[in-house]
Amino acid sequence: MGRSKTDGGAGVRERILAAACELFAEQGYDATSVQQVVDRAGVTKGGLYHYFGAKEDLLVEMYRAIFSERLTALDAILAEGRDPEWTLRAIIEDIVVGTAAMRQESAAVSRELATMDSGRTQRLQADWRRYQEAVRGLIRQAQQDGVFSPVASPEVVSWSIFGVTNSLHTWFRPDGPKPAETIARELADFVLAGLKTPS
Amino acid sequence: MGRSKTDGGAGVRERILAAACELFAEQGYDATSVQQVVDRAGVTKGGLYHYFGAKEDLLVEMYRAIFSERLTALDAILAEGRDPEWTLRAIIEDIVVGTAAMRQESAAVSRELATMDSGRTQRLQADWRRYQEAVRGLIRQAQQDGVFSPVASPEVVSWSIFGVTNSLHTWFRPDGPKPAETIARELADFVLAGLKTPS
DNA sequence: CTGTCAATACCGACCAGTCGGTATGTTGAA
DNA sequence: TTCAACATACCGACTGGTCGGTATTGACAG
Repeated sequence: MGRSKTDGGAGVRERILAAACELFAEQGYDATSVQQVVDRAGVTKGGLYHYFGAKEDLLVEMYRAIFSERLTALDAILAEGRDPEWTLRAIIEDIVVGTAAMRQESAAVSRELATMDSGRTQRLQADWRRYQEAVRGLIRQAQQDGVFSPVASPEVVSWSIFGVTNSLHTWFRPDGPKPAETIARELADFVLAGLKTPS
Repeated sequence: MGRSKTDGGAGVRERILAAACELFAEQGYDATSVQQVVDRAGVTKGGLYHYFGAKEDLLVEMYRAIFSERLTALDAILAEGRDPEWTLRAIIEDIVVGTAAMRQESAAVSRELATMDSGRTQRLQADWRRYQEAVRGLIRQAQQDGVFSPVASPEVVSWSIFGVTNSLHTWFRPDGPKPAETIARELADFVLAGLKTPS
């Protein structure tokens, strides 16, 4: 359904999204024209506006793709009910590996995050705040319990973590010497070393 | 010189730059039209193009304003010739406080950093790489000397630091409860705690 | 102090081209 | 015939940038 006999095997909608993702990541959202998107996707503007109501919907779709995955992963990790050290490590490794796996989407979205608040994205932004608040709450509680050192506030620690992932697309290369899993482990080691209580 | 008797006391060129800075930070570079800039600055397009050769020059100017300050500060810190712990702390505190003091410029520029590589900015980007390489080299040397723990690679540590400052504009509020100096000290404490060798 | 003359600073109308979006047409399957 | 799935042609708004013109200033001569 929805497949013509001449397309490359992928649905038209998916091709459009993939093309938009590449172009937004390369040039930015505003600098990319709808015409460029349809050219790369091998369709026409009529086709794009058949599947998407507006150019912005392409961005919203990428936004959702990124955060829905991270949020379900977060819930799964929290549901384990393990100790703070294990939990924070799992969150960091998931967000690094998950973000690295969607470099282009995250590059496209992270740049426009500040601008996007057009009603359509408020639900998604609320989810994102919930994610950050969960991390901060975890750190805060563990510091109160004496499990983590109070060397820095939960805000600064969480900003360190999310700052890395927000700018991950600028320095991570999938064909580089270090796979995402290694970087994820290093970052988790580093953060947890900073939070370790002197014994 | 260059001042009419009706302006607010600031030079026209500075007013244009300030207006562009605000608008780029709010809406992004591409989403901001030259017309919006001149409207907010209280001049006309002819006036803007009298002082700037192209719209892009406004961005380049902000780029330079940010990095020239950071680079001279870096050189001054390195010239002290102190131990790695003191040096890294000084660098972190300078970059946090300095970036916070130029929130809007850094918001405007950081978003477009990936796209800007039009010859005009190559010199500036080379300087920026030099900055990062200085930090990484400092960490690498200290780790080899056993002063810093090898818990994470110099790359990951430096990305943690620069990731925070690159996304600082999204969460730092100058009228918030925490002044930039406090955040700077917390971040330095946190990073150095992670790098401390177990004694 | 006054008159002259460039140079600088700035204005506002105006391009040619591009933008996101739409209205209408065509095609093949059911 | 009917409907989804696209293609094509096109629109009005707006874009970055240009250009001829003018108001203001400073230097210098007398």
